[in-house]
Amino acid sequence: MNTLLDLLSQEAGKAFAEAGYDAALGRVTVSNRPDLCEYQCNGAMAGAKQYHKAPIQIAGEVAEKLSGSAYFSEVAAVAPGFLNLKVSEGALAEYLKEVAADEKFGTPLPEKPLKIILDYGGANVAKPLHVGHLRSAIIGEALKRMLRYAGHEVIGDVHLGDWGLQMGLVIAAIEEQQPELVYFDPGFTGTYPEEAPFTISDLEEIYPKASARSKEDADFKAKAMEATHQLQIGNPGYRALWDQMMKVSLKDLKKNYDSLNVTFDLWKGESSVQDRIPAMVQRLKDEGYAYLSDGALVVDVKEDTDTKEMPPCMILKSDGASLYNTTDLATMEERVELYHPDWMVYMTDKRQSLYFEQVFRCARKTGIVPGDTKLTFLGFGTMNGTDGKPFKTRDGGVMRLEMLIGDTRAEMLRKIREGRPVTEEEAQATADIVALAAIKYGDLSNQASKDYIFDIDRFTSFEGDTGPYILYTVVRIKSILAKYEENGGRIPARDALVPAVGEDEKKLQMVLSGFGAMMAGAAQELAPHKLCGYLYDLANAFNKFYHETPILAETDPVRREGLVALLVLARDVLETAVHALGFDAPSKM
RNA sequence: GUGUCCGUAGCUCAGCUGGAUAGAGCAACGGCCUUCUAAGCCGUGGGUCGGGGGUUCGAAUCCCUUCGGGCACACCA
Repeated sequence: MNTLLDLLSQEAGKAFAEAGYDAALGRVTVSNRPDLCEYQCNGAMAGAKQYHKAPIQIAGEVAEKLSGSAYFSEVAAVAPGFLNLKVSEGALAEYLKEVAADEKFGTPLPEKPLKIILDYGGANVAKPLHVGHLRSAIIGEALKRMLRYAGHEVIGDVHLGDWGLQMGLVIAAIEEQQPELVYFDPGFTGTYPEEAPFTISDLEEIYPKASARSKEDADFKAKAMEATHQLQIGNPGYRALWDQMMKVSLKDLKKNYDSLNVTFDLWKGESSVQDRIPAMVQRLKDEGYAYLSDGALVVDVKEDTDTKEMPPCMILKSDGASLYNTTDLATMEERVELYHPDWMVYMTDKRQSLYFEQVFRCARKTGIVPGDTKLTFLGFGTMNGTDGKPFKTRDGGVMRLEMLIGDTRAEMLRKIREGRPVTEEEAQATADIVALAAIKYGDLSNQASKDYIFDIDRFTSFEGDTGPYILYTVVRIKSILAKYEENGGRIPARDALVPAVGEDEKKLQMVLSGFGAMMAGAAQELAPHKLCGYLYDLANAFNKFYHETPILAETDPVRREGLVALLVLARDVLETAVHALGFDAPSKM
């Protein structure tokens, strides 16, 4: 459906046209001077030059045409040429009834939904998730949900790091420790065992040790590289062992992502496209895109307009092995073939920005990705500690994600126990929900591309622009509604909404009426922080309204029902936004 | 060196497709609970938007320049 700003703009545009000016000048925006007006239109100033008239004169003429409008209760032309507008309570309530009845609360849907592939997560097999994976998971999940809500079709792919030297290192280490395993018997012809010879904890211990050792021990590194090669050419024992690593790792990864409310449609990875690499490389050679440079196979991706150095995109290393670029290009090829996406979005650390520019250019140049498929790299900043430096454990190591969540949950639990009296069971359950909201909101309320400071005390606070504050607001609404029903009240129909009487009530209605436009914009711009900003505004508007307006004590039954209907809408919009960000609201806290 | 991002209140951040007096939160100080969750609400103080120039009727926002910081610059991912 149309946004309120669209309707108001149309109305103002009509007035501009009637006065003899371009209707496009009638664009109405939310006022930046709420003390003066609710909405404003700056079209008179924009059109002054074009029509060789003083802006205030244009504004005056338009204001006169607009004075009879049912949409506005006040229209004023103000120097130097602002049109200051107030929406009429009746029109606002009518619009809000439509919002309340709309499945998407007024979100304008695209004429044609886009098919979007969202590449986020980026977990590695045989390695634990650490805080570096947190942002990708949180922001990616929020974007997936927001884009879906905004009417698009989104396929989320975790795109695992499940191939290459990291796997060879683990295989080589296991072979050394347990050479007796059947996986290493070249003459073995039976069925490989169902049970894995290691647990996830074993794997997580093996990898870092093997990785460190390969840097000092050349023999071991050679073994690992050979194992990598054997794996790639299909050594059956290695493949069977790799299958076991995948099985054990995926189970653990899913558990971890589940605890974050993060899910993926595809669990593909670098290994998924190995089969198509030879043909892709051959084509790039045949068609003259790829050439040898210092022994490596590369595609030149410089452009005439470049003012910077642009290294070529490497397709194969000088030893002939594939690398990250190769699997990424092959993955793009596969995605285009299987899904014909309109848009592919990559979410990784922003340090990979140059890398993705090279790959995107290469994909375009070589026709792997058609020209009308949009490619976006969304790089996120580093998560820093309160000292402003990259987040570390107390002893300086990389912090595991589980640890971070555990710490946050413990802090949340402490605060909940300190607060209202609750049973231990309730406290535990609430802490789970609120801690996740604290972490996610703390991350998402910052612009994704910027570095941000993870401050557990601030994020878990119930005061200020935090997840807990947002959830508390939802809980307050739920609490009144519960009491209303306990007292025999029935939740009214959506169109029971009534025109606002007080200022705070009108303000709440205005904020609610802006949900759809905000949601569509935040999704399109891939900007969860805008959704957070809205959520905070809405929570503030509600809390102020709540403080000023008795609801259950309202004696006029029509108005009381109207207020309850407003509460229901506020709750639903808040919860919709919370879900779109990837967390939930409890019913009590 | 080249490129890129950032610099807004003591701290953490919004605002950046140009609009009126630059906004929040935290911290500090002061008010409001016999009444729907005070984990709330209201108020006070706090700023040469890093500096300088330019474009414009109008610049935190656009352009140039300069200082300070982060990051990246082919055989890792």
